[in-house]
Amino acid sequence: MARIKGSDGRRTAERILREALPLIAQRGYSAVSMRMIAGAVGVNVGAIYNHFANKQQILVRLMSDHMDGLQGSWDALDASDLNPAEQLEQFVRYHIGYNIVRGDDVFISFMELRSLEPRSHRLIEGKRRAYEDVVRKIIRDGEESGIFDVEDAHVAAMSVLGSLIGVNTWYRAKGRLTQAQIEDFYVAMTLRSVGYIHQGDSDV
Amino acid sequence: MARIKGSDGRRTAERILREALPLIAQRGYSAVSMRMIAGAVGVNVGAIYNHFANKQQILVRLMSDHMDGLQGSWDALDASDLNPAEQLEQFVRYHIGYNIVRGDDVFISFMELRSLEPRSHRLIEGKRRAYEDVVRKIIRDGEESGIFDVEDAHVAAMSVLGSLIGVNTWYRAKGRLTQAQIEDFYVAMTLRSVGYIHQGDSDV
DNA sequence: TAATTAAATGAACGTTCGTTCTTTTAAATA
DNA sequence: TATTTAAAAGAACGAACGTTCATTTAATTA
Repeated sequence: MARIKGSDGRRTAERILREALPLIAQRGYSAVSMRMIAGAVGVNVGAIYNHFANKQQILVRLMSDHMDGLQGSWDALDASDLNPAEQLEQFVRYHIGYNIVRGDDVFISFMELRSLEPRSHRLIEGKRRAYEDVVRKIIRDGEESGIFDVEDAHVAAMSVLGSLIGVNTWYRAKGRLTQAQIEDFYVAMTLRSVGYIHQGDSDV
Repeated sequence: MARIKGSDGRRTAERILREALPLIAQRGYSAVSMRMIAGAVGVNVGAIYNHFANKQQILVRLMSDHMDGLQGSWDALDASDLNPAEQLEQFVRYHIGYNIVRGDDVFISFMELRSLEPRSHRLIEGKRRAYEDVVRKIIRDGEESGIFDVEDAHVAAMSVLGSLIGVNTWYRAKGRLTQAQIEDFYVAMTLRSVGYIHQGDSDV
């Protein structure tokens, strides 16, 4: 047999990405073979090469699409009218929500940078740095306007991001806490960690 | 040729572990072949099997030894006489120090759990949980004695550990900051994040 | 000193890997 | 409708994989 009735190149490419995502997130890029991906899609190995030049390109697309989506939907929220504390709160909620819904993407983009060849590595690294800049900028703005008090904005940003990325290593949908609770807790901890003082509130 | 003059089983086993460590940390377990490890040690592939039953056992030893060392040298510090805030400070400094000196071990134990078969997975997972318990206990103690104020001790512990583990993704020895500075910054941020209030200090 | 054990080599095992190629059939285009 | 292009199958490629094995030599033990 050969071309299947109703087959469509664009849809098949999407299915390949969709099936490759959880496989790579769970086993790691090197441990996932093209045959595993093909099997999950329900297609022959060779067919994948009609849609991706090689295995590496699947990973690049996964990571690149994810970073674009992460940055893009943050930009779309347009937090520019909020003050830095509100911006940081919104960012924490946004990132946790993204972590929970798209945990596999987040994990891969964090973990598999090392699996990329230099060109692709620079591409994704650049997108990641741009995303980190979001947090750095919020913290710097908060410092300058005097509502945050941190020792070093860069270290603070890395610490905040680290703690957030960790969420999807322990979060389980059926766990003790709801997403809203987790968001609330992280918002509170994060704001405290950057030395935010509630105005007109001497309690904390 | 065969057995080499001066060769010693225990020393060769150690060399295998020592060389496998950075390889696996940089490329990931699945991407490192037994031939690569053998090449780094300067030995034939087959010789490895005189010291390890299979590839998986190398990873298990790396992770197990690391977790034992991490826990053991923390226990040896014996922070039990300190108050929770001092304990948490000591823990942050200890963990960052460990991260910087033994970044590869920390990274592997965090990343390659998924590469372990069920039995080994449970073994390492148990050790990791015990280590997480250190932080949970400190935070709970601080809560009970009223010097910390967190929403949820478990979430707080995960957040603290996540931020600390992140250090070795961005720390570079030749970077802008010294280890002591990084420790200081993290101590300050961490203590603030758990709602610690300096006694007799109304400033922060 | 003789016999045994330990630690290495180097070749070989069957399997799986990423990738390519030819062929077949469906869909799109002229 | 005839032709071209797209998308699949399936076989095949050489290379690399983890592992085993016979063999050789050094170190240890009897």
